[in-house]
Amino acid sequence: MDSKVNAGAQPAAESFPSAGHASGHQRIGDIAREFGVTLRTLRFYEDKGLLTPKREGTTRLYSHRDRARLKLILLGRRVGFSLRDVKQMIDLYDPAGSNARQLRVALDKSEKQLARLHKQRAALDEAIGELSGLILRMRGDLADGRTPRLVG
Amino acid sequence: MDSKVNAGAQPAAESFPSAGHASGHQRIGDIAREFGVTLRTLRFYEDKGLLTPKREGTTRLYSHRDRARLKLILLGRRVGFSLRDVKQMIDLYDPAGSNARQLRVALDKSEKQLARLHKQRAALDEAIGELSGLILRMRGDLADGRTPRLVG
DNA sequence: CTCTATATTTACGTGAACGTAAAAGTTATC
DNA sequence: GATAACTTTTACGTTCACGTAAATATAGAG
Repeated sequence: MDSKVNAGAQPAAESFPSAGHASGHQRIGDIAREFGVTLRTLRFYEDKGLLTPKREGTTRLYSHRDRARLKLILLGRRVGFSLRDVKQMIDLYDPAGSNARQLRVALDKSEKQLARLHKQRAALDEAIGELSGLILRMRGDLADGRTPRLVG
Repeated sequence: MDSKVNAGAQPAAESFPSAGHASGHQRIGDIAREFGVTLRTLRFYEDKGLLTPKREGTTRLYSHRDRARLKLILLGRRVGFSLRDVKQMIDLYDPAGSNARQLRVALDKSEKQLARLHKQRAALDEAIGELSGLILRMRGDLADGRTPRLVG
């Protein structure tokens, strides 16, 4: 544990811990507040290769593009994609191509995910139906003074 | 791949490993097949205090009541209850009472679970709506030759 | 100088419901 | 007695997305 004194004393320009960093870069706390996630989550996403913020010494600095990525990640999570899926899609980005392939893969994955969601809804509806029936029966039993043990 | 020699009328001499045990008790393999669960699952439920089969030596023997319990457990799982919830309800059984309390607790838990299911469905519907919109946009983009990167 | 707020890394913990060997015992048929 | 078919216990592994310390560092405010 030792001399790891960060190279760096950077141009002592900005100073507030929470301030935007002039270049539009923000620190982890700012991003966390802005998107409603924890610091742990941001570091976790980075560890999984979903985000790659720059460093100023050891401090992470998030660019506009990092934010765009995070937005996409959270969108993916909302529609039920795993982080693995999200990463696979993001990783297809080619700054020198048309990214038609990325789009087709994303579309394909999305269609499959949509199918899964529909299946889930069907299962959920079945559960709701069965549970509703059970509730009606239990209410009736209680109202009638019947108390058939759930299990004997 | 049917059963083995397990056909026809009950052979006079009981002996097969999978045979009912005269007293109506069955071994773990029989129960597993009957309910479509694995041996691991049955032992797991037992470990969690949800099932308490008797023993003949070290071999588990499941009674009619164990089967009734298992049926209830699987019903609970279908409607989304955790094993912990199922156990709480089962544990309320009082062989000397009316079990009105057990029924009321089960009803209460069921109503709360139903509310959770409705919430889940709402979230699911939102996800489906959002993902459907995304898919439409992506299809349009591809059809028009546009390929806006997911993230730049 | 100390306090406060922020940041860093490392790394074990959580929850749910089992899966998956591994090593070994019993019965009963071939 | 070998093989098959079944059983037992112990116990680590899996999946997913983080939570939760713990120990440490930096910097401006009071």
